[in-house]
Amino acid sequence: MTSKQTAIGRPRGFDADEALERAVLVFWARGYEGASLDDLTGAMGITRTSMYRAFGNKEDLFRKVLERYTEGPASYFARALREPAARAVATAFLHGAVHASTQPGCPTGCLGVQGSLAAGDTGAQARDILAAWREEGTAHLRRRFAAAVDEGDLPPGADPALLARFLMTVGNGIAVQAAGGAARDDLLLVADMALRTWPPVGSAGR
Amino acid sequence: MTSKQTAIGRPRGFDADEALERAVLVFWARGYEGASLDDLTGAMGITRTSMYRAFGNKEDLFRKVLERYTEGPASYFARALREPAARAVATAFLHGAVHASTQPGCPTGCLGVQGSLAAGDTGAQARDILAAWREEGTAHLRRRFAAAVDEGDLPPGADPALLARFLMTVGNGIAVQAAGGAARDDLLLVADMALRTWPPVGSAGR
DNA sequence: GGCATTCGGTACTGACCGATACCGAAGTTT
DNA sequence: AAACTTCGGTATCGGTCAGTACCGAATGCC
Repeated sequence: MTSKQTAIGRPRGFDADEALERAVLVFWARGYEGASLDDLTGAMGITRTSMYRAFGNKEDLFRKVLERYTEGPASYFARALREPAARAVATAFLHGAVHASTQPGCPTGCLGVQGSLAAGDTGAQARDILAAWREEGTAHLRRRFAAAVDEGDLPPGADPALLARFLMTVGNGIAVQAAGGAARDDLLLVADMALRTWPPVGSAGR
Repeated sequence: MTSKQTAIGRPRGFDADEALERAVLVFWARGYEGASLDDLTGAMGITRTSMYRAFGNKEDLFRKVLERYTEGPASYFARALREPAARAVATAFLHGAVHASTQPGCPTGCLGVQGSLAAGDTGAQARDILAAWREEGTAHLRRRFAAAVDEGDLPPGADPALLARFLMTVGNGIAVQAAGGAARDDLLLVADMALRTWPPVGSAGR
């Protein structure tokens, strides 16, 4: 319906993937509500008509932008999960968050945080999508740390849910700090300070 | 010009302080750009005309709302700074952030974070105001910890700037988590885990 | 070549945005 | 009571929002 059909009719005159990458930067910098269709289509180099035909509507575009962001600027997250040891997972996650949130040439902060945190009616759905995105990330970390407990990589009393939420909280805070202009080096020190809670003590004695 | 003049003419028919408190909740829940004047005046119980006469314009209202928020829901911050020991300051700050971000009857999260994190042209000024507000908070913490080093309350090698930024980062992360629906008890555990970096080791050996 | 289909572009829709001009009414001062 | 000031309310301002109808042009299939 939208694209990948048998090639009938005039072919699209722009690269949809490249246009999507441009849209990522606009939503990232201005947020869902703050990014107008003129902002988006202007950066994408296409007209409103082409955008609607290729991506649906603004909300659909935002979903696809989030997917692209996950596979691109936020790909450090999936890589962190594949680290062999729990502490390496934590380190790669926080260092990756600092790196991605302070990348030159990209907006500061994290699309998954500042895309839509508090919003009116028009941004409510984007807000919920991002909250679910962050919660999904937390769940990935939790499962990774639960596996680490099973493997003996973490002490038996360690709480995977707490460890996951702690790391995601620090990661979110790093994104807010970066959005406010914090320097990469300062945030790396913050990340290292958070990692001083590692290895976690067992919660059995609580 | 706006209010506190010699009482000439018809007196104002509403309580400006109460109206301001209602406006706090609207900006808090919907963000600067997401809060329309109809949303605001509807919750404040006044007309557009009365709002403009009493508060200036939307941006002026937002500044006054932020002041009110600082003295009200965020007053835990000033109280934390007055704790006698550095560790008590850190604990009161993070626990207060959790409490304020998950207060029943109030929007979740922190106005100073979700009020305007990424925005378009109309919300850019509010975004900068909030970034400065957070940075001011960090500076307060830094000065407090610098004094603690002088008093011998913190080790001589402790880095007040790093400690302040670390705590503000965790506090901001707590606000994002709360905005996403995280439970108060879970966030209290996160705060306590962050406090396990206390007392800070000196950075002299680095 | 003829037909079907999709292309990119222009112009427009109704709705909403923040802000203001104007109004009669209500209150204070003299 | 007269003069003056500010009140709350209505109606409206130009501008922008997301979304769409319609256009001629360009391309692939038969």
